[in-house]
Amino acid sequence: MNIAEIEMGLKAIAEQGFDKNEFPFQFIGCFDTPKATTTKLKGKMNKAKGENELLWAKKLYFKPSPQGAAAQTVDAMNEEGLVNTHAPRFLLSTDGEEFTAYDRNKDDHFHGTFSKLNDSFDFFLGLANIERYEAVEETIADIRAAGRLAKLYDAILANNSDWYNDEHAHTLNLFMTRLLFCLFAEDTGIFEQDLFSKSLNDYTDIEGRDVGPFLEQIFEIMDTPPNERGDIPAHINRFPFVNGGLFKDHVKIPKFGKLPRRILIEAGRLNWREINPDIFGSMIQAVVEPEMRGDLGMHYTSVPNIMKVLHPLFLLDLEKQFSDSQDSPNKLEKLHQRLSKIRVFDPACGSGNFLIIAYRELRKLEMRIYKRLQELTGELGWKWSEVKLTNFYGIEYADFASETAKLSLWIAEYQMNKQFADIFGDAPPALPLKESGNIKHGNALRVNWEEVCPPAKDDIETYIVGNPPYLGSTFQSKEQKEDLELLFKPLTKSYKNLDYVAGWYLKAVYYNQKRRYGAAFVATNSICQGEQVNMLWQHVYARQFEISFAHQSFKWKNNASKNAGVTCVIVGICPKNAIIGDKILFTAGVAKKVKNIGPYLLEMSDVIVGKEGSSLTGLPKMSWGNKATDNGNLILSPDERASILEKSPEAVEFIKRYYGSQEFIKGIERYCIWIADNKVEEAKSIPELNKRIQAVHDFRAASKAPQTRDYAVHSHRFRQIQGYGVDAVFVPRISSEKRPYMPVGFMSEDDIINDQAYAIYGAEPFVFALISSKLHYVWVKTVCGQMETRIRYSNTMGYNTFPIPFLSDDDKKILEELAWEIIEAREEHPGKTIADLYDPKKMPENLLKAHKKLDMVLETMYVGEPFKNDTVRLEHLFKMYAKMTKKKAG
DNA sequence: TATCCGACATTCT
DNA sequence: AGAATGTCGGATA
Repeated sequence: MNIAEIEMGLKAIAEQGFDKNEFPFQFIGCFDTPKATTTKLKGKMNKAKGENELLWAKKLYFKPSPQGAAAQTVDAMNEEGLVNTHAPRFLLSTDGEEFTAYDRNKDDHFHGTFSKLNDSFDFFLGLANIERYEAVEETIADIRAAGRLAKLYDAILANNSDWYNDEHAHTLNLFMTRLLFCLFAEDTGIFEQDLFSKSLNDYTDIEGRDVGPFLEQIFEIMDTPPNERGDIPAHINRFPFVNGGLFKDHVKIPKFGKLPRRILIEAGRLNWREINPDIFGSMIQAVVEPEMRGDLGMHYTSVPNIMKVLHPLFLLDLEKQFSDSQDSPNKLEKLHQRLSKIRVFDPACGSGNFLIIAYRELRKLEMRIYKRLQELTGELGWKWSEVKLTNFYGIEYADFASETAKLSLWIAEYQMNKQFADIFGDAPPALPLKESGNIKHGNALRVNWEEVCPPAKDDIETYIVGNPPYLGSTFQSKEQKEDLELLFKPLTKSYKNLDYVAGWYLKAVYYNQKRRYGAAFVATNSICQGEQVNMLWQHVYARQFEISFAHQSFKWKNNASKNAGVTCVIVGICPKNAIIGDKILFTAGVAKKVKNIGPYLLEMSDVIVGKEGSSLTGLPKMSWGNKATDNGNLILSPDERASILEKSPEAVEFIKRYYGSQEFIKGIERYCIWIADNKVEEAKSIPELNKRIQAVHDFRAASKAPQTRDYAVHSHRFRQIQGYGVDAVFVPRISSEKRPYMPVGFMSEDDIINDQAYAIYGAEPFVFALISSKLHYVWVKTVCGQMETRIRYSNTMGYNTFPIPFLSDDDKKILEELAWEIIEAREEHPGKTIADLYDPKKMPENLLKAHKKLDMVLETMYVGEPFKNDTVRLEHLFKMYAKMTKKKAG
C-alpha cells in the first residue's frame, strides 16, 4: 500500500459520507490493516466501552462525537484511563461534519472537515507503519563560505594565468587549504582573535604585492616550534606552531594583487566558526582538481543526504540504545565503550565529508552520554573524548584529497571540542595538531580494502559508507572498465553494462562477508532498474547479503551553483541475519517499516526479472524502430521538406513521415529520407539529397563505434533497419511517468518508426489493449529501466516477460473491441495531442472511462474480478511471473 | 542483428 | 530558473 492509495481510500470514505457503524473499520481499512485484524476488532479485540466506538491497542481510539463537539470529545478521551491502559497512538472523533484527531506520540492535533478527510492522510501515516521523515537542512554559513572561497580562487587564478595547469593545481590546493585553516583558526581561538586577517590588513600594502612574501613567512613560522624560531619580527612570531604536517612543505605562493587581497580580508570577516568543514573541503576539492574543473562542487554530498546514509545504517540503533540506557550508568558506560570503538570507512571519501559528519554525530552522542552520567552520578568521570579521528578511514582517487580530508577532520575535532567546552567547561588544547584520519590515496576498486581499514581483532563495528562515482558503460574510461572487469569477470559474463558504482557494492560485500556489519552508498538509481538489477543484485544475494534499508529515487541536489543531473538512491546492504532493527524503506519524506525490500527498492520479495528474447506467453514479436545514426542528415523538419520539394518535386518518393516518442506524444511533425537500395542512383541525382547522403557518410566514417563506421558505405539508409511497410502497434520508448496509462498508438504502413519507439508490425489489435492496460503499465514501470524516473519501455524486460492468463479467441475479440473504444474515445477530441489526452489532470472523461472499462474486463480475465489497487496488481503479476519462469526452467 | 543507458539534454512554463 | 519530460549514438551482446 502506498501513500496515494491511502489518500484515495480516505477520499472514498469522505465522498460516501459518515456511517456511524462502519466508519472506524472503513478508516483503518485505508491503512493496510489485515482483514483478520478488522474481524477481530469487530469482536473482543475492541477495547472500547461505548456503542460505535473502536479502541485498537497502540493504534487508534475512535468515538463518534455529539454535534460540533469533536475537539472536546478528543480532549475527554485523552483523560480516560482506557487510554493509559491500551496506549493508542491516535485519538479520533467526528460528528460526520467535523473531525479532530490527536497524535499522542508527537503531541500534534489535526482539525478538519469530514468531507475533506483525505487531507489528513499524512497525519495518520503511523497507522500504516509509515513515519514522516524530516531531513536536516544546510546552514547559510556553508553557502556563504563556499561562495567566498570560489571567489578567492577565481581572483587568484586571474592574477596567475600561468597557474592553469596540473603542476600548479596541487600547489594551489595546498595553498587554499592553508588559508582556510588560518581563516578558521582566527575565528575559533586556535589563533588570537582575527590574528590572520588583521596582520594581513596591517602588514601588507593595499596593492597586495607583498601578500605573497608575508604568507610565505607565516607559513614557515607555523611549521617551526617556538624553541627553533630564532630572531624574527614580533608580528610574525605571534603565529603559533601547528603540527600535523599542514605547513611542512615549503611551496611556491601565488602572486597576489589588490583584488585577491581584498577578497581574502573580506573573507576573514565571515564567521568561519559556523561552517561545516565537509562543505568547504569539497568545494576546494572540486574547484582545484583539474579533471573536476568544470564540476565546481557538483558532486559533494550534502549533509541531509549524508544523514540519509548514516542514520539508518547505525546512528538510529545507537540512538535507541541510548534511550534504553537512560537510567543506568552501567548501560551508559557500555554504550560509551561501543561508540568509542566504532569505525567508519568511506572508500570514495573525497574531502572526507561522510567521515566528518559521522565523527560529529558520534561526538554529539558521547556528550549526551557524559551529560546523563553526570546527572545520574554527580561526577565527571572521564577525560575528554574517546572518539578518535584514527577510527575514521578513507580511500580517495584524487591525489590531494587526503590532505583536505585530514584538515577537515581536524577542524571537525576542534569544533566538537569547543562544544564540549561549552557544556562541560573545559576542552583539550587545540595545538599542536594530533594524528588525523587514515586516508589513503588510490583507486578504491583496486586497493585491498583490508589494507586500508584492517580487519579488527574482536570484530569491532565497521560501517562502510560513501558516495562513489557513477558512470554508465558508455562513459567509462578504459581504466574504469578494467576495474569492473577485475571484479566481475570471475563471477559472470554479463557485467559490462553495469554502472561503475556497482564495483563499490561488490567490494563492500567481499569486505564484510565475514563480518556482521552493513554498508550503504549513495548511487545512481540505475543500479535498481532494468537490466542492472539482474547484473548486480544476483551477486549480492548469492553471497547471503540483503537490502537492509533504502531510499527510493530522489533528485541529486546540493548547494553548488550547478547541480549534477542525476537521480539517486541510497541502498544499505548487510549480511543476512545480521540486520539490526527493522528494514526501513524511505520515500520522499516518509519512512516505512517493511518485511523486505526487493532489488527494485519496493516492498516486495527479492524477485529479479531478467531479459527474454521472445514473449513468455506467446505474444507477437515486438521489435525496435529504425535507427538513423546520421547526425540529423536523413531527418527533415516540415520546412526542410518543403524547401527540398520546392526545388525538386520528384524527391517526394524518398520522403516519409517519421515517428519517435515525441512525434507521437506531442504531435510533432517530422520526416525522413528513405531510399530503397535499388533507387540510390536516382536519389543521388537530386542535389539536395546527394549532399545529405555525403554528410551521413562523413559523419559515420568518423565515428568511434565500428558498427557505425561499417555503415558509412550505406549512407543513403539508416544504420539499423528493423521493419517498415506494414501497419504496426506503436509504443514510445520513453514517456512521462505521470500519465495514468502508457500512451500506445497505431501506425500506418507508410510511416517510419524510429529507434525511440517499439513496434509490433502487423499485430492484432488485442495486443494494443494489453499494452494499454493498467496492469501492463505497473509491470513496465517496475521491471523496465527508467530515464531518471521516466518510463523507459523495453521489449525484452517489459513486454516479453509480461504475464497474461490464457486468452481464448473470444477473449481476444472482446479486448479488440475495447481497444477500438479507446481509439474512438481519442478521436472524439480532434486536435488534441496524446500528451493532452493523457495529461493526469485533464484526461477526458470518455477516454478515462474507456480505459477503466478495459481494465475491469481484462482484470476479470486474470482473477475473476478487478484488482483493488496497484500494489495488488503487482503482487499478482510477480506471482504469475514466478510460476511462468519456473515452468520454463523445469 | 538487436537494445540499454545517460553525476543528461532540451523544452516548457 | 525550476519543472517537465524525452534525443541520439556509443557500447555491448
